[in-house]
Amino acid sequence: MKNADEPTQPRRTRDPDSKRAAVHDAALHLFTKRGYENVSIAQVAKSAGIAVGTVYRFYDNKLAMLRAMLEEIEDLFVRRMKHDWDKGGAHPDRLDAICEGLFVVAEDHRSLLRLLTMTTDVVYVDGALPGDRIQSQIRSFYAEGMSAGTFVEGDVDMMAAMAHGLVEGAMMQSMRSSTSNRTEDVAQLSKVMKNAFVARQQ
Amino acid sequence: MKNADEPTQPRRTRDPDSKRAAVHDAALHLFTKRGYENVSIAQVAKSAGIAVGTVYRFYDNKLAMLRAMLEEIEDLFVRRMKHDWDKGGAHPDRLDAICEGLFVVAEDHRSLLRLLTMTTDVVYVDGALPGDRIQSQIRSFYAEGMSAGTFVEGDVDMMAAMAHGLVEGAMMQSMRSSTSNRTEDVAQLSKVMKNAFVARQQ
Amino acid sequence: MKNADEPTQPRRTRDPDSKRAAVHDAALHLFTKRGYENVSIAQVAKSAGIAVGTVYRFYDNKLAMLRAMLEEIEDLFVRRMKHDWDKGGAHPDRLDAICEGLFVVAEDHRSLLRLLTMTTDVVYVDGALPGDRIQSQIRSFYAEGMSAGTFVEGDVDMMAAMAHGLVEGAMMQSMRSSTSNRTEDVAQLSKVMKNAFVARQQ
Amino acid sequence: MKNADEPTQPRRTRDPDSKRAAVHDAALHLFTKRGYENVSIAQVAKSAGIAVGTVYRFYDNKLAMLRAMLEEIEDLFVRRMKHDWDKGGAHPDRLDAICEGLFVVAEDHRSLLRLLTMTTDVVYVDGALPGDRIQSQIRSFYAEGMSAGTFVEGDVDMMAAMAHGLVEGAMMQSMRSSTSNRTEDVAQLSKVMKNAFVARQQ
DNA sequence: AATGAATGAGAGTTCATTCAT
DNA sequence: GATGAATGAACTCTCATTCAT
Repeated sequence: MKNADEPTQPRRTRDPDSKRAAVHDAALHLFTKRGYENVSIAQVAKSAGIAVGTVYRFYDNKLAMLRAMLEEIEDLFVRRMKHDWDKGGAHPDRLDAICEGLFVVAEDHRSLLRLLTMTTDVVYVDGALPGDRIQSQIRSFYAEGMSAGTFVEGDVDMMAAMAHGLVEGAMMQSMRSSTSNRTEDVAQLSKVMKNAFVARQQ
Repeated sequence: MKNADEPTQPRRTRDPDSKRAAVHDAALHLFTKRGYENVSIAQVAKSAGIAVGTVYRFYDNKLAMLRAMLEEIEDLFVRRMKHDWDKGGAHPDRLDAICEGLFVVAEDHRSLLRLLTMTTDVVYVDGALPGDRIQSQIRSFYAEGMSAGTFVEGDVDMMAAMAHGLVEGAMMQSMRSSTSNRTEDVAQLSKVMKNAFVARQQ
Repeated sequence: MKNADEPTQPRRTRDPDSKRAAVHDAALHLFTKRGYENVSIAQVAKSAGIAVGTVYRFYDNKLAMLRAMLEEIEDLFVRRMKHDWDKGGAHPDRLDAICEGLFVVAEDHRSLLRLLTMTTDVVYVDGALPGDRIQSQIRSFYAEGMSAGTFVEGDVDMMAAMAHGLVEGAMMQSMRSSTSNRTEDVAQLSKVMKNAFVARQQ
Repeated sequence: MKNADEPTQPRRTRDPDSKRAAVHDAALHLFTKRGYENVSIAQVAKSAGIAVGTVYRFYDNKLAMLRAMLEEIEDLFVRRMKHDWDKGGAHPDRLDAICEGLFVVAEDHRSLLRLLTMTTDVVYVDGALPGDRIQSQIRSFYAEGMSAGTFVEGDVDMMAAMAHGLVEGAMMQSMRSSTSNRTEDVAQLSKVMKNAFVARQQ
């Protein structure tokens, strides 16, 4: 039985950064598991082991928490893609590198990725969608490849959108499948990507 | 004397089906425009021209309304795909037909499609995602094509997931672009789809 | 001991107008007793014997409740003053009538009057103060009397402000004093008012 | 080598009185500008350049800050009135002096005065009103004047209340009017006051 | 069958106050 | 003495759902 007269709680005992991280992790976990709208700040706070008010030291409001996470994962993807692309080499090989890189990020940040694919409704505003920055980055890669003659000709926006969808589909499948193996999944995605978007030599 | 042909005023007892449709349309319109969570039953009822309580004659609760709509659009897509596939012909040609068919449905039911891609968060439960039935249908087509040697070899689930993502990406892009033209978009999607998934003859 | 399984509460059993009145009275009582800021909607609802949500059927928000009450008492005063003034007669006699009339209203609406003198802080916006409409009405009477030569010359705004303050002081004193007698208080106010504002004949 | 004359930077330990004053001034400014309820201790602390906790060295709680200010302005008024009254002279002349004195204080402490007339709601408890000490002082002057036969006969409490209201009305009007001129306002107030409360010689 | 007033749990957010540092 | 991170009760307001009419 719990003694209600316990001296409430220790104050200022933990590393502040660990609290920020605790809020982040708790929120991410809950959002991913139950959906953003079905999670209350009180639940996040409790799960993070802090008081409700403390959550607001780290995020201005609930939506800001979500946006911060979406930006985080978008950043991770965009940076990784850039990094892999900028290593140079033939464009088709860069595609391989990017597919591999994206899967690595996805595997390391499963929850964030799921959040990215789940919260369209909540965040939607002025036609902007989560994932747009990723798609935009893909577009610029594609444009470069197309003007170099290595990628299939077509409307860049549409090509980028399809490539984005293709990758997202593969990732979600990989994450959902219990038997999947990253190396194989990456290989398969790479193969399909190249079939779809790399121009045939004649 | 009672005139059986009362004028335009809504009757004491209207055709129940027309009410159901009114609720459906009002909800779809509002959900799409403002997001599921930002629409109240009161607003739906008002927009449908009926009382709040009456909404509950047609749907057990708010979430059921959303699920019904998602099922509806999934049905539309699945049925159309089946219909197009079952017309027979070479598998690659069937791909063409399906791409065309899906875009037709998408164009006729923009709001429903939008709902399908936006409400993952709300509906998500136990790993099931809106769109799964569509993906499942794609899987069965793909399996057939693969065993016939017309589709690229690979893990069926992954292939179906990628195809699904590819199509969804194309559709979203098409819907978002103000300058897009369906015929062109379909052509481009078809081409990419065949490059990606149709086995090369040698 | 209370049975928690009681069928919550009867619904729709009371006259709706009685609910509106109950909210009004409960809020007025509590605001007057404890101060607007120190009263919660929950307390108002409880005191009115209804649910919190029901309060919002009658008032858009908490501040609207207060404003409605202030308008109510301002209206009562303004109307009464006009009525008394418009009965005609010599201006000094009208002053008598108005003093009498105002006291009648004040006595019948003690709580509202107190609210009027208490909530300056809350309502203050753009320099507008509760009581301004009353003062404005006084101003127009004064202007009339001054141009007729019956009231003391001076800056009308200042004269009206002083008259207003004088009356308000008298009313508050009358309300606070347990031994006060309306007839006497009115007589005294009238006398002072006439000394202060009625021009001496020579 | 330690330089005892550190520059303008706030010292680890500042003069406590300057801190107290900083809190006082910050709070007064903010209360007057935004209303007591709309100002947080954190804002006061920040504006005063000290920590939240330090505020509590000077005031037990938020309400105590307000009460201290109300007492301050009451003191100012009461002391000034006493001072002017005690200069002696004919009672009517003392009235002139007091009117002048009160306006001087009001002009020098506009914010405090505003606070005095605006925060009734917050402070109100047990029938005690801010301003009561001022009114009480007026009462004692009036009693003296009345027993000397120089002031109009009547119930002292009522007379004092009316005088108080009259002055407050004049002050508020003077403060609100952009075109007002103190000398004129004082003159007008004095005239009306004497008409109202100074007994006519015969 | 239809209504919509009523409910009240629960949401996000604020902030006076405390106290370990 | 001073700090400001942390607390959590309390606030206003919303809205899915119910049910007497």
